[in-house]
Amino acid sequence: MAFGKGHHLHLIDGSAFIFRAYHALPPLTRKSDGLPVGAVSGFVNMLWKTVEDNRGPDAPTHAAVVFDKGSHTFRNDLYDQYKANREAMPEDLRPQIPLTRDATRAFNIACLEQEGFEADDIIATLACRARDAGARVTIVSSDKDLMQLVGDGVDMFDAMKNLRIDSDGVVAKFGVTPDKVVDVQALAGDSVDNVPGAPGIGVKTAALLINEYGSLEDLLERADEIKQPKRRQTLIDNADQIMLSKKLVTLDCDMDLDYALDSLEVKEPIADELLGFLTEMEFRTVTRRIAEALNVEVPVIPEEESSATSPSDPPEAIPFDATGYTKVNDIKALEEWIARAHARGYVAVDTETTALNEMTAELVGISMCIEPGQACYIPLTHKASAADDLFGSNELADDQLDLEDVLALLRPMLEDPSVLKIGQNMKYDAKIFARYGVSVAPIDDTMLMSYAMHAGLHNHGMDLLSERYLGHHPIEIKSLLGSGKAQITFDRVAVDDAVKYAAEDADITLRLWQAFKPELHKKHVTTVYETLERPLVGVLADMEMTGIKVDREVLSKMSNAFAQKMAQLEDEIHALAGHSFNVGSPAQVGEILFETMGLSGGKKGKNGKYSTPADVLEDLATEHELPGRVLDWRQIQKLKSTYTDALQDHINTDTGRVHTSYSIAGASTGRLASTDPNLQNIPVRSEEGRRIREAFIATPGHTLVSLDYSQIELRILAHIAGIDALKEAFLEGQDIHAATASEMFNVPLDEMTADVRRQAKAINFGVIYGISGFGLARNLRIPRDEAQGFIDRYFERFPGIRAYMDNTVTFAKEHGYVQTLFGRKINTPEINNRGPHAGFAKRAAINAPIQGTAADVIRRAMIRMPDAIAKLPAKMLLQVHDELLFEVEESAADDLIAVAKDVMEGASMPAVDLTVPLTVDAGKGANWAKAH
DNA sequence: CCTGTCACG
DNA sequence: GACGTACGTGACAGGG
Repeated sequence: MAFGKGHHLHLIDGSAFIFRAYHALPPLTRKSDGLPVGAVSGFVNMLWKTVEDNRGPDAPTHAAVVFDKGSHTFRNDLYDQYKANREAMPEDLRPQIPLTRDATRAFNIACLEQEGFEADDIIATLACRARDAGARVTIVSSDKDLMQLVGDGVDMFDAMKNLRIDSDGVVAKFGVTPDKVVDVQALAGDSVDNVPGAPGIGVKTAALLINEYGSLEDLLERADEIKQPKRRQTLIDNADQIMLSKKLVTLDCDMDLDYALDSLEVKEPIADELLGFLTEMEFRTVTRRIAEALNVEVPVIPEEESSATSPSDPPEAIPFDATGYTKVNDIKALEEWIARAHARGYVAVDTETTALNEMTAELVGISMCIEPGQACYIPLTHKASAADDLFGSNELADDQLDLEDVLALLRPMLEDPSVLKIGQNMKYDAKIFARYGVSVAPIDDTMLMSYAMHAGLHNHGMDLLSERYLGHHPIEIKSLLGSGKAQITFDRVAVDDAVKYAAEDADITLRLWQAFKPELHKKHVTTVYETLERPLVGVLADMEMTGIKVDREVLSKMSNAFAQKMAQLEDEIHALAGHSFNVGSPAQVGEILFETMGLSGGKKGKNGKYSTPADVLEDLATEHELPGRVLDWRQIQKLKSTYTDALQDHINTDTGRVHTSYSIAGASTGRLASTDPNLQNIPVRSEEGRRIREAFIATPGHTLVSLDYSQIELRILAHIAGIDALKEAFLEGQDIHAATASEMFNVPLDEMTADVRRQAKAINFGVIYGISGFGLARNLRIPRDEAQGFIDRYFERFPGIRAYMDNTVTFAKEHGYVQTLFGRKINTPEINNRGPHAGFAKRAAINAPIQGTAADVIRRAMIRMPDAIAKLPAKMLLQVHDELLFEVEESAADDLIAVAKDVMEGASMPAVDLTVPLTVDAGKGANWAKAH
């Protein structure tokens, strides 16, 4: 059938893939000869993902990858400065260019390029022809230069963001329909391609003009009608340059191409050719993945001397194979495993349970591994049948050892100081064992090892680590439990399936441990792991198991009061709007405000709906009553749903307390994160919200004590950046924000106004976050230039801050990570990105050492705390980044404060002797509101 | 399942 | 010259 209606053509912008891959990935070389292949590797991954993502009903019938060829094109003849400011191609990218062509052919996808033309022109010509033939076209690219082609069945697809761009998307980007995009580009110019355009006119203004005058030609003809004198003159003076720009940005839709669209028909890759190319490149991970997807044997790539944690190069070692996994169902076999663990001195351990919540989960089985490939699973409380039906099927499955017998045998080994227990997220297993009376120690944790080495690179879940560092895709828990409503608990899993799954987990854990252990040294994070990660596991497990008492009555009364208040507000809002609607739907609120009521300032989000965040509503509140009421409603709805309602469900029925879970490896900076429930974001800033803290109480005869570091991040900044003026202010115990204001604006401290202090405070915080004029302006609600003025002044007075920021970014660019004072590394893989993401990465890099050092300090305090308060009738309950909350017998409260304060204030010592004092404020009371 | 919104440090 | 921007988190509701 000839190409035409019903067909779907994919045109992939290959050059964009290459550059994206090159800049996004660390340099990577082929092991055998050092050939740079990082960009090829990224290119292959992106191409494979595109192929995989495009199976299914909307699959392309025809496809091609299109590349640029040669640097001289017809545009250079038109304008010799075209793309003249392009940097030369990096040396290590050049040899990879032909390899990307080879890769494309290996995938059996048409590979198109033509001397003297840009990829964009080929794409344009093919897209136009396909469209005219009645077919659909998807251009896989996010390049704005291609947006002029959109419409009439031609879409774009941004593979990075997984975002389809249609006419509406183009309107969102350029403010005009696709057919007018070239007009806007001609006016706005393009600094990247060195298209001149009209000086002083950007996309916004250009779109405004084109929409008003209809077309570029009409605009230039009627330029004398423009009201703004500067703009008018610019257009009149630069008319020729603008028309030239239009020629430069207009894609050639009518190239001579010596192939027909039919020839681009999609063909399945030929396994031999594709895998041949991949093995030649020595891409182990992707070779395996693609071989598995194509259902062919994974080719063996000869192993050179290799680093175990290089993602492109996982160890091939012993293949994963369930035949080495055994079920332990007699005492003798169990004793043998225990003896082997003793003999070896270490054992990987994993528990299988009925739930993710360690406080309610019941033990179902235990797996162990001592040697890669050899692992066992001890089923304990598996049920006889897969479902809990009417016929009393809650009976245990046959052939399982008795839980108590097994624990009695395992306990000496699990508690033996000479046997290291290795786990992935050991806090979970340790808590489970603790509930069965076994205190597991000592431990190693592969999740935390990965965190110490790879924070900022990726998450540290076992499946991901296995895939990335062992090249093995583990059995998914979903395949055993199912998902959604039909999900079963692990005790309903057939024992034979459980053996394969659980033994494999222990096997993976052991292999990860073997791979990571030597890497900790090589990456110089052993101290971090040993002093800031590993010792925290037991401390947090204890805190979590202790929990905090929460008064259900208090919460429930507040919920009722909130419900009434919400109903009342809803009535008022509906009356103001003139009809009833869902106040909880931002989309509907936006419609009411910006359409029904015709207020201005409505912005639409990426889903095409109005966005109605608090700051927008606050601005609108001056014009109308409704936005303010919506804000009130939202605040109460938040308090009710997230706190007064949800917290009640988290009160443990056995303990009457709430037991959060802290993730140690969740936040890249070293901070903890609290989940189920999050007790690190209990309201405090608003009066109404703060009352929720009254529900967090001490048991009778006890009191809650809260200790928090005062301005810890600013102090750390003052130390790291060496800002004498700030240090002095801290040493003298001054109000730091007032002192900053005084220094900046030359106002004596005793004449300081609250407003000036507030501005200085915002700047102080801004600096920690990697300040920008825009951000400060928004925060302080002042004009941007004014905010920039503040910042300039701040840098003038504290030049060390600027130096710190610059040095940190430079360090990150050079090393790919930044560090805290205690040696914690936070990887910064995006620091060399260009474009809009660059700013993000820089600010994150600036913030990470400060936030991370503060996180390290409180970790050190927490690790020392149990010993320090051992003789006091006190327990540490919660951590909220710079605050520790304790429960203590009333009579000992002041003793506790004295001891804990010392530990916290001295936490950096002896490793780091800060040149600013750390000070801790203390409070106590019957509830958290009073203690804070 | 993703997005918007908002709670905390 | 314009663009898009404060850092780090987690939970909930709406909506396709």
